[in-house]
Amino acid sequence: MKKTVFVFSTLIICVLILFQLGKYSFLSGNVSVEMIIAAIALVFLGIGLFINSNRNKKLYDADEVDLQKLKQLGISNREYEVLIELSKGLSNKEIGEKLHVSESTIKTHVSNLLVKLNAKRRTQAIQIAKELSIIGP
Amino acid sequence: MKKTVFVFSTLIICVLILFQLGKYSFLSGNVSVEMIIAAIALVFLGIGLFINSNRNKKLYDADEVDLQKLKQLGISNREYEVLIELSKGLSNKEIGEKLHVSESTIKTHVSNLLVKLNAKRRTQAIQIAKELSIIGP
DNA sequence: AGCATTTTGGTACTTTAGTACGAGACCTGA
DNA sequence: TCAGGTCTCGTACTAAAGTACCAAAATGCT
Repeated sequence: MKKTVFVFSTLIICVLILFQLGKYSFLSGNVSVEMIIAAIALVFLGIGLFINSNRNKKLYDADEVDLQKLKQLGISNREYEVLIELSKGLSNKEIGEKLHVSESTIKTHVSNLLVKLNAKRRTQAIQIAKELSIIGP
Repeated sequence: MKKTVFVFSTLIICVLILFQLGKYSFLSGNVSVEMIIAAIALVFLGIGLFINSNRNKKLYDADEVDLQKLKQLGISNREYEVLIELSKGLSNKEIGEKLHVSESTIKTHVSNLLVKLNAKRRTQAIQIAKELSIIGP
């Protein structure tokens, strides 16, 4: 909801600025009408793109909610990385290759994750992590 | 987030209308220009939204899209039930108990699911199924 | 520097998961 | 009635996953 307010405010401000500029240029007669219209069109095209791109980019309010819950659960950075790859359906071996460590290390991390998430299997861990909103859907 | 976008658009329209009314009371000569600017802004906002919304069509209209995709993939009813429980993090044994069949049966179903979903592991199957929107997040 | 935590990795083991067959029971439409 | 699909279950096997325990580096903090 923080972001919602931010986006809303930004949009309103943009509208205000555009109208102010529009008025000023009409009064002074320096800028052509075509330029103003083009600028407005471009800005709103950008706003439209921005809103939707944000919607689709799993905006996990990341650095606020995530880190808090991770610390509460005692999940370390590396463990979180493993959890992310885990949720993508990768095997221990594949995660190891992706993070440039051995499969043994991943097994250790996963085992710790299961304890900290109170899960019995990795599939359950994924489910729990999603319910806790510490990983995206 | 769809609602958020809608609300934003509505709010912007309201702002534009307010400006329009404010100026109409003072300078009746500028009205048509303001209207044109507002219209252009809205049109391009819509275009921006449209461009991105077309790209990311993950609309799960559930009961229609689901069944269609299931048939396309050749996933049977029972297999779908198994998939649901699978995504909840249950083991084969637990799923068997829940659906009142043996673990062997579940293994068969899961194996078939992996082929039909083109997955190597159950975790990957979950991920793919969610991307296809045949199971909820 | 010193202590705590994290990260890494190994061995040895048990438990699930998954594959590859085969096969009987049950519906359903032609 | 019969073919085709689904659902069921089994055996035997291989491959992952997970547990338990240990221990050396690396890192972070005071």
